[in-house]
Amino acid sequence: MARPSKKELRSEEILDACERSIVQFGVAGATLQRVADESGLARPLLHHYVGNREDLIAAVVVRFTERAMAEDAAFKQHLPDKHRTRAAIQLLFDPRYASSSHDIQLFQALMVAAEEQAELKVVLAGWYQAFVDDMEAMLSADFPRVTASARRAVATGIVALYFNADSMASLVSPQPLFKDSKQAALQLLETMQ
Amino acid sequence: MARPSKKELRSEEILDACERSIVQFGVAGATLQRVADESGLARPLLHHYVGNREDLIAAVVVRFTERAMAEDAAFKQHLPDKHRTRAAIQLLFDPRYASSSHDIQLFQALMVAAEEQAELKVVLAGWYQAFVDDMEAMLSADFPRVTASARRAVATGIVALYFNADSMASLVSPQPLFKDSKQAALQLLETMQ
DNA sequence: GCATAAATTGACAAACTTGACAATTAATAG
DNA sequence: CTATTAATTGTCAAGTTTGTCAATTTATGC
Repeated sequence: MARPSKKELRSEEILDACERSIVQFGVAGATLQRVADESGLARPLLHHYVGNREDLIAAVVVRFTERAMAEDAAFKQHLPDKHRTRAAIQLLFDPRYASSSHDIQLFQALMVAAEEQAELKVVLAGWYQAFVDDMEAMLSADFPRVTASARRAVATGIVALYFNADSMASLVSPQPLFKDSKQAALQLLETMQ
Repeated sequence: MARPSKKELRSEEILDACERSIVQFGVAGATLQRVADESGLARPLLHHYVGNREDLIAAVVVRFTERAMAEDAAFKQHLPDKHRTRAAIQLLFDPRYASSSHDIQLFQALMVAAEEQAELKVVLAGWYQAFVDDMEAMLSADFPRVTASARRAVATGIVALYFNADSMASLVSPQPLFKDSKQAALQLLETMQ
């Protein structure tokens, strides 16, 4: 028939470049020119494949949430049946497994932009809440007799430590930061006994 | 002699407006026009009083760090001699005392911008480190016999919880968030015994 | 090879942003 | 009142960003 479509491939490349631009310059600083340069494509192609700037940002947000959910599901799959929270902490604060650092940085940048975008706030709040809920569910399974209040507190704490470690890792030396954060998370976990 | 200068007053107004713009739109989104509108002044006045855009952002950063240090000193003054960490937690996670929420949001926005500004990274890292060091000093005073490693972990945890609570407060309902964060901080503190 | 459909490029206009400066207005001292 | 100094306003040019579209190139099936 005709030339095969690269829409899927190109769209992914563009969204990748857009994410990197957002992480580096913030949402407002991620201009179409920068995204084009970052992706190695001509600027009109962004329009051709994804749409205008608003569409582009929206697409990044959609893909981010979908990816986050998928990674979250995969993460939970890898956990054992017993002592799941402890295993989760081992993974979350392993610098080698810090592949999610990009996601956290993207999240932070989107947080800033959410200040003027109510819908975005809802989306990001949902992701954060899901994170805390998952952690709380693990704690429920591991410590069924502990009060809901203590569970929520510990879940909130572990998530806060994880977010903080990943976002500060670009500011201070990551090794001690991850080590201290991990120890704090484990100490917090101890209080569930 | 002549007409009295409003340089001090106007400069403060402009920096206030610039901070609000940064919190709302990010550093890249804080255009001179927005800052001018936000401050109620004509755009050329920004130039007249503070300088060009680069000067403006730099001035915001300088004032932020100075204010943060001053508030930090004042904060420490208000603490008792004994059980300082516990008292600090009571203050940090008191929603009424959440006046610093603006500072945390500003910090987050600057963090994003720091990704492409090495000097800014140093400044922000300094502030964060000072925060953790202060917390660690309190813990040292309150629990002189605990290992340095445990102290650092707890200090890191409390600061992470504080940052997280203040930055997520605009996403999810702040009351439970602050309550859970506070409880987590206190549980973490318990592990120092 | 040829028709077809998609990718890619080049170019343009409108809107926005920044930097700069001259002209005007306003407040104070003497 | 007047000289002086600063605040304030209006305006303009240069550069950037976005949206749009026509023209061209490229890859595939037949």
